[in-house]
Amino acid sequence: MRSLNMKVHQLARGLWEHEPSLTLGCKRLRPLAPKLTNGETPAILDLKSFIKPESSSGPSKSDDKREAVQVDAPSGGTRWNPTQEQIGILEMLYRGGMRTPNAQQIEKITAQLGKFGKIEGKNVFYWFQNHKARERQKQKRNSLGLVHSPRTPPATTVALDVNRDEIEREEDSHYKRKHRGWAIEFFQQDRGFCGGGEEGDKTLELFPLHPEGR
Amino acid sequence: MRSLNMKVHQLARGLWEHEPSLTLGCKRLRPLAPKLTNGETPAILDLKSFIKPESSSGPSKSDDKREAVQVDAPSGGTRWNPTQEQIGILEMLYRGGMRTPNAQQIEKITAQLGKFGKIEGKNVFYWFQNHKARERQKQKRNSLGLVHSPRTPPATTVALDVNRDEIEREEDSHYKRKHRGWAIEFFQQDRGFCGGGEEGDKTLELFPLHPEGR
DNA sequence: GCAAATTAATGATTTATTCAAG
DNA sequence: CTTGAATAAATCATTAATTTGC
Repeated sequence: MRSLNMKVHQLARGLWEHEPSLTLGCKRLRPLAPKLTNGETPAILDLKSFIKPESSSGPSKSDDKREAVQVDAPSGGTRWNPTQEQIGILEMLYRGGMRTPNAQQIEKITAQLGKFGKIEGKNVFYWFQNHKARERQKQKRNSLGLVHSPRTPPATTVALDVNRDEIEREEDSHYKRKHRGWAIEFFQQDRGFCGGGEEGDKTLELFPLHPEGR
Repeated sequence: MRSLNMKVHQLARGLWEHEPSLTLGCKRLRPLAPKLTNGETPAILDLKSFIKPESSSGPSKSDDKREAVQVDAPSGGTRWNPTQEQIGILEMLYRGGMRTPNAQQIEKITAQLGKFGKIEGKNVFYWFQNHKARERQKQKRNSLGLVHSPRTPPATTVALDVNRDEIEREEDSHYKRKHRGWAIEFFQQDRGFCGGGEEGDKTLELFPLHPEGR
C-alpha cells in the first residue's frame, strides 16, 4: 500500500559539496561496543566525487535525457534473448540437477553458451533463478489445484500420488542452503570479466544436496 | 533456540553420469530437441566436464576427505569484517541518500574503502542491501510498537522525532524500482581449499576490470 | 581476571515478488 | 502471456560482545 512514488532524494548532494568536519566515529555503535581498530583519522574521502548521482533534480525535459552513465551501449538490444540451443543446454543442466551454479560453473556455462549467441554470466544466473522459481510455483499450483478440486473421482488415487512424487522431488525443498560461495558482480552490462582467474580445475562439487530440515 | 552448530557435510553425488531419463516413464519430455539451426555440429559441449564432479570411478587413492575446514586465511578468511572507518563511510553514504549503488558506484566505494581494510565489491553491495532492509524493518517495528503501546512517556519526544526524521525517509517506499543496470558477478571467494600449503597470498586483487581477456 | 557458553548483530545466500520487454 | 531482470523479504551462518562460572 502506498506506492507514493515521489522523487524525494537528492538531498545528498549538498552534503558532500562542503563536507564539513564530518563527525565520524561517534555514533552507530557496533554490536555492543566499539571495535576501535585504530584511531587513525582517515584522510577523508573523495567519495563525493562519485556519489553525485544522476542529479535528477533536473529540470530537464523528457526529451533530453541523455543518460550519460557511460553505459547503455545499447548494442544488441536490451535483454538477453536466448537461442534454442542455449535454452536446450540450460534445461538439460537443470534437469540434470543443477540448481544454483556457483561462480565457476556460471562462468563456464556462459562460455559454452556464448558459442551460440551473445550471453552474459548474469543471464545464466537469472535463468536458473527464474526457472527454479517458476518450476516450483507451477508445481505448487498443480499440486494445489489437484487437491483443491478433487473433481476427479479418486479411482486412480495412485496416479495422484505418483504424480506428486514423480515431479522431481529431488533436492529442491525449501531453503536448504549450503552456502556455496557466490558473489555479485557489477560492471555494467557490457563485457569485461572480472574473473579472479585462479581456476585450475578444482573438481568443483555440485549440489550440496541433503535434506535435513531444521 | 539452541544452535546445535554441527558441521554436516554432504558430498556431491554423481548423478550426472547418466541421462536423467531413466525409467521414469514418459513424463519428462524435453521441451524441444536442441534443434540445430544448421548442419553445424556443435561439438557437444563439455559441460559435463565441469558439471560432473570428477568421475569417481577409480579413486586409486582413498578419497581423503580433507575437508580443509576453512582454515581461514588469517587475514580475511571468511567474511568481511568492516572497520570503523568503513562503516562510518558507508553510513554516511547511506544517510546521504544512497540506497542501491550501481556498478560504478560500488566499484568506487570499494576502492575507497579498500584503503581501510580488505573489502570486496560484494561486501558493499550486501551492506547496502542489509542495511536498507534492516533500517526498514526496525522502523516498521518502531512504528508499530509506538502505535500499539503508547505507553512510552515521550519525555524526549523531540529527540525521537528528530532522529526519525533524520533517518532518511527518502524514497524508500515500496518497490519503486528504477531499474538501474546491475549485474551479478561471480568471481570466486572460493573457500579455503588449500589443504596445507601456505595460503596463496592472494592479497586481494581488485578487479582490474579488464575487458574480455583471459 | 580469563575462557567457555549465550546472546545480539550482521554478513552472505536463497526465495518470493514485482516490473517490464517482446 | 511468457519470461528476463531487479528488488525485497526470509533466513542461514559466523563473528563480536556479554554474560556466566570458575
